[in-house]
Amino acid sequence: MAAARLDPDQVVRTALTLLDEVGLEGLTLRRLARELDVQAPALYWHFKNKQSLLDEMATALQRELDETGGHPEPGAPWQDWFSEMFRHLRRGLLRHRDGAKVFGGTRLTGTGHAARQEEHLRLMTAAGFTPGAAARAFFIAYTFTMGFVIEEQAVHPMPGERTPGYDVEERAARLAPEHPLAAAVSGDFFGDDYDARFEEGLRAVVAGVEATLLTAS
Amino acid sequence: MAAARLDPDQVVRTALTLLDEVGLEGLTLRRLARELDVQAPALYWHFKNKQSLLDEMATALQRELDETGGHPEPGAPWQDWFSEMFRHLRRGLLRHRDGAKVFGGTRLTGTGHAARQEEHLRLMTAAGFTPGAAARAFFIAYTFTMGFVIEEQAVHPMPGERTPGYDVEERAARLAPEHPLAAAVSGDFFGDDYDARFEEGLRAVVAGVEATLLTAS
DNA sequence: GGATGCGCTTAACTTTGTTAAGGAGTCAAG
DNA sequence: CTTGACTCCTTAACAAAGTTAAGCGCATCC
Repeated sequence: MAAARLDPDQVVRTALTLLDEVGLEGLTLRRLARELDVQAPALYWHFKNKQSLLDEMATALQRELDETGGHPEPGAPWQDWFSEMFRHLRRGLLRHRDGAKVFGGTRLTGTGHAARQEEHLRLMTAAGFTPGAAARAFFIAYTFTMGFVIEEQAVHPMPGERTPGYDVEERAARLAPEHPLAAAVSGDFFGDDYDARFEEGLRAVVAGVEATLLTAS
Repeated sequence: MAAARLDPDQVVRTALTLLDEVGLEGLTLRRLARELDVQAPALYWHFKNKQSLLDEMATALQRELDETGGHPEPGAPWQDWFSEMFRHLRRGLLRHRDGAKVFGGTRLTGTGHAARQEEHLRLMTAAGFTPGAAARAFFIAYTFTMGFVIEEQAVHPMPGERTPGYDVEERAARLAPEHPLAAAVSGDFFGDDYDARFEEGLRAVVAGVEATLLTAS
């Protein structure tokens, strides 16, 4: 069996591609090794263990996000690029199956993130936030986005696919007699239009941050 | 070997207790069986597989939440009990190690939830929300809470314990020279006071929901 | 009192992450 | 040109996980 020299970067890229095919629970070291034309233990030469490979995958995803994220226009209102940051985050997570779980379960290694963060903090303070309030605002929008996408990917592993087992209309019909309101809003809870719901949620979070964190000391 | 007759409810309760000791990845069927004085395959008589056991655990957690959650006072402003709902959710998730992951990874089975939901929807519409807007408001606060607690439990597996590997001050010191703002807010991102941060986030979400969903059609 | 079937046991299989030991190639020193 | 060391992979193997197969004991009912 040919042994193509392994490049750690190539391994991580292949792992992310494989992730899209088989999902996080299908992403086994032997399967990944096969994809790379290599035996499984070879991976241990480059990675301490599977977790560190996952960490590298998350870091790669993060770098990808940093590189593709546009810079805020100097004159634009903070709400615009603040929102855009998290739209961008969501898009990035959605690019890979189980992206939110992979990204959320790992602690990032690099400090490449810091430069961009510094820029955002500066702009937020220019907009009237204290640095601490700005950071907490990011954290709030971050946790909202992560929670949202985790939920989203539980229902839609990949854009277009839909996890079986939850029929919105069937549920609504079952609830209707006794709980008419709950039945009526089934679609709002479990419906398919995640884009619109994310936009709406993001708008609420931004408005809330503005109302509670901008004026506070 | 004594074979104490298994009661599915007792199994689920034991599983939740064991979860607190060993965490989600330490929760193995053999370990659980040992706790119950039984061999592992015996569990398959009562549960289709491990996933269905986890589903039952999540359902039990949900039932526990429903039962302990107080009813809103009729006269109180909606913001009060809306907030309290998600405080209650967070407390419930925090009661068990990896509670958010267990709860988030499963689709709930019962419909016991519906009665309470119906009541909340009714009160929200009385406060001026459309049923759909109310449902989406719940969803927004729900995803925020789940994202928040997942992040929280990644750092604090159980109240009091702290996952090693992230030293806030060390990180701040490393960032300080080149990125003073990012260094200054390290504590706001990775600090320990999750209670206060959750309260702040929740306040923002509630304010945002009020601003964007209450007046909208 | 023998058959029925529930609820468990023991045994075993498959797949996982991971470690141990060794072998092919490269490259520099003597 | 040989020798050794170092790198990067191989094969072999182990332990622990979920899960399935087969069978034993014991209550219950005709």
